[in-house]
Amino acid sequence: MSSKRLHLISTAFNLFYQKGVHAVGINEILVESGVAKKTLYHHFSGKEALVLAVLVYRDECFCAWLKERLEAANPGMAKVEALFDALDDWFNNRVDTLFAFHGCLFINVSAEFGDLTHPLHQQCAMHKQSVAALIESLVKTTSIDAACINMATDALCLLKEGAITLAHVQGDRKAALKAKETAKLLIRSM
Amino acid sequence: MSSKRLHLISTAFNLFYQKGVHAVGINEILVESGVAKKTLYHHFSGKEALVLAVLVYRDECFCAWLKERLEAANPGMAKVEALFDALDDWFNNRVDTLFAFHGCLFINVSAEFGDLTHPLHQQCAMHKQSVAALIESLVKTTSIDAACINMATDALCLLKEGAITLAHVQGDRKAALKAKETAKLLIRSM
DNA sequence: ACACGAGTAGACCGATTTGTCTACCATGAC
DNA sequence: GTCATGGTAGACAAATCGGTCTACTCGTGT
Repeated sequence: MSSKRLHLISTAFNLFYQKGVHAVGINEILVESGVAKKTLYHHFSGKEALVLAVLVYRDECFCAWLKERLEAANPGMAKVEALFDALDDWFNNRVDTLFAFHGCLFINVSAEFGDLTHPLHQQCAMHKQSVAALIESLVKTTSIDAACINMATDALCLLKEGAITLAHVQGDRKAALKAKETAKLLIRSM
Repeated sequence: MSSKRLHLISTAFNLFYQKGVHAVGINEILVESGVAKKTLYHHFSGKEALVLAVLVYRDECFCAWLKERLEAANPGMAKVEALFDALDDWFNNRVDTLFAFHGCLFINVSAEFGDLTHPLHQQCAMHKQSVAALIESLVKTTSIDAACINMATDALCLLKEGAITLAHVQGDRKAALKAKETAKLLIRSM
């Protein structure tokens, strides 16, 4: 991949993540990145294609980071704790590779492109599906009964999304820790 | 309140809720509502003031609806079930007064105005606080130990926000029912 | 030697943005 | 009768939007 292309994606991500997609103009991205307009339109067919590339980029970064954090923990309840400890680090800006927390990019973009059939919204749904798959494989390392795996996965996903929303909308920096305690209580009772 | 003012707020709400704030121009609101531009700027100092009024309007509608649904249920676990049954009705467009589901307006607006200090974002945080207060009073009607009231409230809020996010981003129409089962399991173990 | 792809700088286009302004009308209070 | 208020219709302004285009430079592969 061209270095200019990557630089555009990285710059666009930072701006979109902070201010939202509609609030950031093409020209702002160009000035910030120091790239010529023609170059942008050489790599991307338009703004929407750039946003899509940003979503793919962020999905890769985020999933790689989360997967590493989950794999580093011992199987079982420790992995459940690792999930929410990772979120806690994210919310409190202790993860350099994820940049300063401004909520979940995919939730934010879904808010701006509310139609479920929109390509950008669908990309966001795909990301959430990928994360759910990571969580499901986490659940399978616990002693939870096979019949409850789907339910436990759903529950952890609900708590995860809830924590992200609480952290972003309310500014609750302890949201991940609250979710962790709830998750522990829940998993023990399954 | 002037009828024109209310009509503007109502029209603006529908457009903002469907398409997002930045994606809807003042002119579109004027055409849709059939109100003159001068009248809009007579009632509101600018677009931001209109958005703020829309948030207040939606907060009143939503909280009044939820409060009614919760009060109609018997104390205890029935109220917990009522909370998520209400959400289920909302997600599946069975509540006319809330209009077709497009996620939570306050989460969506927070996504577009990511800065926590922004007046619009703060209004969103206030709404979430109001809903949390309703949920806390719900929790107090259960047999949960007084020392756990805060924890139970947090847990239900997490599940509620998670369900809204799952329903909107993933298009999961059963999100509220999943959250209900999780909540029941959780409350029983407290 | 030369062609070509990637890149720069920036003028330019039409459309759209928020917001202001003039001119006019209807109604009710005093 | 008169005057303020709330309203309509719409021209207008200044800025910005996404996107196209020309003219030019630089480095690499053949």
